[in-house]
Formats: sequence, structure tokens, C-alpha cells
Amino acid sequence: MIADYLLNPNRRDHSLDTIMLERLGERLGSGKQEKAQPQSLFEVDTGSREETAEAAAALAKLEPILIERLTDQGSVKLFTDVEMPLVPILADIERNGFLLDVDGLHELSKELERDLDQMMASIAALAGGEFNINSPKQLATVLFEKLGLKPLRKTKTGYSTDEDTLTQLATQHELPNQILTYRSLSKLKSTYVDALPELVHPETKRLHTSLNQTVAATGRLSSTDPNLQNIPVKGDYGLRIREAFVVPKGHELLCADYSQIEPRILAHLSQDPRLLSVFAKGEDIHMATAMEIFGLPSSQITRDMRRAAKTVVFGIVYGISPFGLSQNLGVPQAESKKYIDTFFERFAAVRALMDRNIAEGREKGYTTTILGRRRPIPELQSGDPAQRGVGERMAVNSPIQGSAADLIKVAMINVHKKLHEELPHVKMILQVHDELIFEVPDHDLEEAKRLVKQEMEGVGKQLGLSVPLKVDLGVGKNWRVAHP
DNA sequence: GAACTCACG
DNA sequence: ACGTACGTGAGTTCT
Repeated sequence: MIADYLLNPNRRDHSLDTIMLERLGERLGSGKQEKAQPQSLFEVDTGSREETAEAAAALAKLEPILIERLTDQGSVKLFTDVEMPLVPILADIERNGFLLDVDGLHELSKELERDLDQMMASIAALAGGEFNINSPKQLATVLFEKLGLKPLRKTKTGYSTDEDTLTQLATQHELPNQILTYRSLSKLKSTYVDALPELVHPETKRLHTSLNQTVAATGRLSSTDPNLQNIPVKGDYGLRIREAFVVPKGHELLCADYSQIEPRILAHLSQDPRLLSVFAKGEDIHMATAMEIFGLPSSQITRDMRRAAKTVVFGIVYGISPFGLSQNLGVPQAESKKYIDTFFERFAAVRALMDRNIAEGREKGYTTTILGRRRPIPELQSGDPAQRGVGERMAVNSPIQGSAADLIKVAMINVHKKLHEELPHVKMILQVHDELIFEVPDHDLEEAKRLVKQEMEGVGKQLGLSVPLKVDLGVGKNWRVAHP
């Protein structure tokens, strides 16, 4: 929606200041459909470039207060210094767009249609009749009444048929596996392969997403219409969808990922000596935690042990419970509890950080990130223990996820500035939480790689991080190949 | 429009 | 005793 607006030829000559005001209009909009509705600020366009710039600067100063007043629904939003300078950069990204291989997706659609037709017949045979596989209700009837399989979990309205359930049911019957495959193909076809080409802009021939700065509670961006932050990255068909994200002739796609950004922030915030040492030495974090958790030298760490350690670290960042970890790893709760206990023994400062975050959240009503971004967590004051649990996990996770969002926002500002000065033909075309994507003319490639890596990693020092930041680069003619 | 499911970091 | 990992957006079905 916003992208459409910015692409309107009648508005192309408007100054960035005007665009910033437009973005403020979006930011102050109320709901999903309403986001581009003009609010009073939206109308502030004096017709004079200087006056408009002045108004924008004034708004930038007032903004935290404005936001606080206008979103006064128990959720106070305060904005740090990164959001305003990011506004024209997001507008740039939206205007640039991502080139899509529409013909390739059309081919893929036909293949998927054939596969789905075949699977539908085979599923009908196994189920003893045709039914709508996309209907969880009808599927539950087939699985749990017709075939008599044992339901595992309930939803509000009936028995669950989600991926986790079907994976477990697969040991009893052949049907669940086929359903899983059918579902995943159907998802890819409807959400991506068929939907994306419809959203290509008729003039630019590109996909222009909208990047929202006011949706995610932690300070992350979100992406809509289309969401380009959840393009598939796994499986044969998923990878073929990524192949459809391409660059024009004479260009390369450059992808730059922060490596292990959240564990690095965990190390910084906790100041845990072992974690700090792992990153200072450039060691493999998951191997290192596996060695600590299992008490074994690296030579004796198996792939499964490393995978378990990786899951434990994720769990810590999310505010873990032994139950959740045991579900995720498929091990008994007693075992997952041992992993967690041992982790906290070896990385004691991490537990202290979690306790600190929860205590701060409870006392102040909000948590904070590296740049001072606040997230209100009223759940911590709830009388309901389950709700408090929810709040505690938010209090553990928000400073980490939110600080990562801070870092990449600063990186975007720095990279954008340097590109403008040194490589004006390089376009930033997407951000996916810990990853920036650029469209680069062939002759700029080597310099762009150097610049992007240097600026992204440089944010660590700039913000006083106690760990080095590491950026992995990938280059190619499409997103599948270029993804590091 | 709610509920369910599943795509991503 | 109880529910159970953080943050998103979108397509489909059904009420």
C-alpha cells in the first residue's frame, strides 16, 4: 500500500521529508487495513520544501511524546534515535523492490498442481473417500473417527491436526505423512508460487513490500503485502521459490547475514566469561555449549549433541521450560531438565541476566534494549501464574531480540550512508531481521562486499559490544544461491 | 472475523 | 495444580 503510494509518479518529486511525514502517517494509523489512512500529521505538507523539512524535524523531536499519546491503550511505545533516520531508508527499500522471475514461478505452479492432484487421489484411497484436505475439521473426522487414530491434543474447537500431531501419528498409519506432504506443497503454492506474481508492480515489474516499524513489540521490522520476510528457505520446492528472486542482467545479489547475532547479544548482556571467550576466540558456539553441557571434548561431540546444544541456546533466548525443550528435542523431560541445569551451572551469568530482566520488567513495567527501546510487559503484574509465565518469557527474550533489532537498524543507517557516498548504484532491497540484501552492479561487487561487511560488523564497536560481530556474505544471481 | 495451520528469523 | 519457547504475516475453512 505504502509502496504503491511512493511509486505513484505524481509524487516522485517530493522531498524525503514529505515521505517521512507519509511514513509517520502510516505509523500512527490504527489497524492493519487503516495503516495508510491519513492522520492529522499526514496532512502536514506545506508545499515548500524548507517548511516541510522544518515540520519533519519538529515532529522528529516530538515523536516519542506523540506516539505515547496516540497509542495510549496500555501499550506505550517510545522510539529511539534509530527509527526516524530509518524512515527514508525503508522508503528506499520499498521503492527499489525485488525482481521476480514470474515465468519460473508459473512453471513451478504447474508442477505443484500435478503433484497435488496425484497426492489427492492417493490420500482419498488411504482415507476411503474424498474430502477437503485443507479443512482441519474434515481431516480430524477422517483421522480420529473414520480411521480411529488416537488424538493427541485438543484445540478450542476440536482435535488438533497440526504438524507436530501428524508427525507423531505417522507411526500408526500411512495417511498422516501424505497429509503433511500435501499440506506443505499446498502452502507453498497458494502463499508464494501463485500469490507473489499477482503482486508484481505493472510498471517496475518488481515486488514492493511494505516495511512496518510500529508493529513488532520488540522493535523488529515487519513486512507485508507481500511479506518478504518469510520466503521459504527449506525443501526442494522452497529452494525453487527462492530461485525466483533474481537480479537484472549485469547485477549480482549480495546477501549479508549476522552470524549468531542473538547468542552474541546474550554474551554481551550477561557478560558471561565463558560465552565472551567463545566469541572472542571465534569458536563455534554450539560446539562449545555442547562440550559444556555434555562434559566432553570436541572430538567426542556427535551431531545430535551439537544439535541439542543449539536447541538449548535457542530455548534460553526464548525463556525456556524443561517441558518445551523436551517437546522440541523429543527427549524425556528429566533429560531436558539436566541440559538446562547444566547449562546454567556452566553459564551462571546467563541465569543472572534472565533474573535481572524479569526483575526489571516487574519493577518498571517494561524491559529495555541496548539503545533504550522499551517494551511494556503488563503480564508480569498479572494475578494469573500462567500469564506471569508468559510475561517472564517476554522479559527474557525482548532485550535480546530487541537489541538485535537495534543493531541491524544502526547498520542499515550506516551502510545506506556509505553506499550513497561511495557506491550510489548499489541498492538495498530487503532486511530479514539479521540479514541485509542488496542488488549490486557487477563492477561494484567487490567494493560492495567490503563496504557492507565492514559497516555491519562495525556496529559492534560503535555500540560498545563486548563481543565481535561476524557477518557472512553470499553472492549469486538469485536468492537461493546468494543465501550464505 | 475467528480459528487453524505454517512460512520465516 | 497448571500450562508450557520468542517475534511476525498470510491463506483457507468455517461460523
